Amino acid sequence: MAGLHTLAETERQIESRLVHKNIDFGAMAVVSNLFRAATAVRNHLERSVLAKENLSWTAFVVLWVTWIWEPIETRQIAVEGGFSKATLTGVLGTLEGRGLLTREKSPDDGRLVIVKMTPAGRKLMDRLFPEFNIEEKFVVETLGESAERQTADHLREITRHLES
Amino acid sequence: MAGLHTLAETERQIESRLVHKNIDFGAMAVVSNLFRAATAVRNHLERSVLAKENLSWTAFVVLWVTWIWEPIETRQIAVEGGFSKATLTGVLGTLEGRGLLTREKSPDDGRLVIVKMTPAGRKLMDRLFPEFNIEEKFVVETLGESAERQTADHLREITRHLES
DNA sequence: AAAAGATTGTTTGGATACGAATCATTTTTA
DNA sequence: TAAAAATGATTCGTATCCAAACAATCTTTT
Repeated sequence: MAGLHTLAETERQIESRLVHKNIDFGAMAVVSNLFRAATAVRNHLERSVLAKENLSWTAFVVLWVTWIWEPIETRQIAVEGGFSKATLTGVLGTLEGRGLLTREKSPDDGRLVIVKMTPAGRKLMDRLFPEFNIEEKFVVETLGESAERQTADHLREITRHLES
Repeated sequence: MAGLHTLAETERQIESRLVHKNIDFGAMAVVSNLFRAATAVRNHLERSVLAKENLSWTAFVVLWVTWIWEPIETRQIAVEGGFSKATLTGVLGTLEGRGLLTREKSPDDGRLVIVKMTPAGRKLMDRLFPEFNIEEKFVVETLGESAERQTADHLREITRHLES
């Protein structure tokens, strides 16, 4: 955290750069703190849980979505996970190669691919997800209960607004 | 947004996968909504402002930090922007090649590199940052004023907690 | 039923990002 | 002051990700 300027300092600098312009610093603060927080949380979860299992962030999300919803079509994994089909193809290949899940063609529609966990994959997630959730708890532990709920609600509202 | 399961549906599924385990769904909701929102906001800003200028997200952050704080040492740009020195070296090369900023050795310490905007870079940011801020305003427009402030505060607190 | 169009997963090519190793410079140690 | 340690930027190898083009399959049109 050392070396980072405070919001107040940044605002003062911006004002000196942008004379007579009308900047919404509240909106700016939400966006910049959103990215700082996302980076910090992702780093924390990668280091505390994922690194030792040799899983990338995306690989974990794929495993998680599959674990929850299997059997599941790949196109749906991409939507739930928020990444492209191209990315998914690569990650699924890796995870299939490690014996954590399987791919099979849909009998109903030859274009679709159905993904299922293997017993090894299920075993991994039975162990890993509780660990992951413990760290999620750590992430929000200094927020109160109502702040926690508000934060989730407001973030959900931002996503809803942008995707509608 | 089509095809996404609601949080309630996801919780129901998770409970059926994880019997007798003790999952904190509130913490889970904060983390998952944090990433959904960050992705949605980044996509929106890239498409509405950055794409037409042929700027990547990271390139814009580098320009922004430099614009605010110039002259600035590269190591500080990396800290403020939240990416590695290696990434920064590449992006700085690109932006220098496009004539938007300059690099020069520090006269005081030969290891340091000082970055400054060129007039072209300054002109670009004079135009671009107000556009960017208009879209930041759009991102949070459905939040009320107090929700906006709370969200920024809570996100800042999460980052502070993880980086302390 | 044949042709045209739409949908889906994969391949390809390129951009981006990072960690580790390296090189140059400065600071500390002895 | 000479050697060792520390610091900072760059290079290199590797992993990740995406858009666009493509092939396979299904749906709609005529």
